[in-house]
Amino acid sequence: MTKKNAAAAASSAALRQSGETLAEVLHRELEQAILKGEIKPGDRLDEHEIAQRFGVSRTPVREAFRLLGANDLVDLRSRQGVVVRKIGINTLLEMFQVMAELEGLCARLASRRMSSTQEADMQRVHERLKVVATGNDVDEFNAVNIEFHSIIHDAARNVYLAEETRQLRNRVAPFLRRVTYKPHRFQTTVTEHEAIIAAICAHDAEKAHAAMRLHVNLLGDDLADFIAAYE
Amino acid sequence: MTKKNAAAAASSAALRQSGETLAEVLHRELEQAILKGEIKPGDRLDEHEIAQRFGVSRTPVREAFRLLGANDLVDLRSRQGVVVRKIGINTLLEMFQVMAELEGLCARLASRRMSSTQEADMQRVHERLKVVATGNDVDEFNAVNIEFHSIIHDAARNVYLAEETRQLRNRVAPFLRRVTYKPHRFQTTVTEHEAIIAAICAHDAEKAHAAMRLHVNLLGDDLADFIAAYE
DNA sequence: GCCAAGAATTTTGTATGCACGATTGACTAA
DNA sequence: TTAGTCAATCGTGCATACAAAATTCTTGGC
Repeated sequence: MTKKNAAAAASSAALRQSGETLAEVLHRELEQAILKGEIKPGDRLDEHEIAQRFGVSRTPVREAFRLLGANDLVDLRSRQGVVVRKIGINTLLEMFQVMAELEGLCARLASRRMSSTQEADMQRVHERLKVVATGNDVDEFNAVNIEFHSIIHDAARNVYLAEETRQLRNRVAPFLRRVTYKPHRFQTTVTEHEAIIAAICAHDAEKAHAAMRLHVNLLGDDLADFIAAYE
Repeated sequence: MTKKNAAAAASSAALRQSGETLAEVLHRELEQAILKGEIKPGDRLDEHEIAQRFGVSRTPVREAFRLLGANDLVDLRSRQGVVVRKIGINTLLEMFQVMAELEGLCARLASRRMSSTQEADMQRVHERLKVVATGNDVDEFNAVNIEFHSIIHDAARNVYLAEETRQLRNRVAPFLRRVTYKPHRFQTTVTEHEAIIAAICAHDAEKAHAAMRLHVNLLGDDLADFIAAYE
């Protein structure tokens, strides 16, 4: 318990927002680390090491692990530690099938419920996406892409659906990241988005549903091809 | 620490299966209690009391709480205890909308992938459902009904989808239970199931999808009516 | 009698220590 | 040399103790 720990404690305290427990802070931080790929699927999380790194005891670390586990980000193997979940290609495809359906439902609802303000936002974000699609910055492209989809999630005006869809996107995100998008993917996405936008703005529910499902399924196919090539 | 605790400790130890942690046991037991309605939405869970009841310390109880929270069965209010989640009618309707989509996807996939063995099972379970539908036993009806849907979930051959759908069903289950089904609901369900079975056996994916969506949505409507009448 | 402030109590959050199970490595025997 | 077993070590699971926050109760003033 010397200088090193004091510094670590300070860092974890700094991350803590008012009224938050340490377990919640750790949950957030670890989740981000996993989503950003700093901790990779298959990695083992050591209670002791993480506790030391953040300058806290093992108790809040354990509780954070349980939270991560319930979100299916890690596997809790009793008495054998926790490992960041490694999703097989089959499960990944299954997840895409579900995500296509959920995103499709979002699009269908959005086509009926989107406000004119949201419609304008959507157009604006799309313009930005077109710009970044000409570049090579994967992170930036992802960020704007997520922004685009978030607008549709919100426009569906179904909080539960939006949250579930968002969570599913998070779960596949670490794997999408590892697929360093080929440049053509950027352009394809833009084109697919345009079909979705057209259908939503025309308030054509079925067409919006179909366009979104296609979009997600195509992405899933690309990912599958990529992974299949490597394993 | 007297006779009472010794008895409680014995009971919790008895519930434990090999290789399971206490937190997991508590998670299971509490989940069941919530799903069965023994603990009602809005109820507050006291760490100390539950620890004493099961004859364990607060540590595994807290971990079980986190697990429940991640499944959205309880609300974890930092420093203010956990309460069994009280779902508003709006959220409930939102959940039904999502469930209709997921169950619909199950039906669609099942219509293409169901084995002849599963088809026979489905028919057999349906016959049993017809029998219990003539009675008044809500619990038995629910059990057979879940069995029916489980066959379709499995037949979809998408493990992730099956698990998500099952989980969603669990989350709405406590509220469905409180709707002491009117007898006519039994019969309506049987009729709706027959439409689903027909579509699946005919391998008509779109019809199966539509029939299942309708089935779930009608149930949601009934539930909404019931709740609206009470609140 | 009511409201407010503060003290006491209750309850959650965190740390630490001990115990048990799992994993690993060494040593023995075939 | 290899397979198997036992011991040592490492890490997780659980309990207890302590700290901090929230709630409740009490008391004093108006």
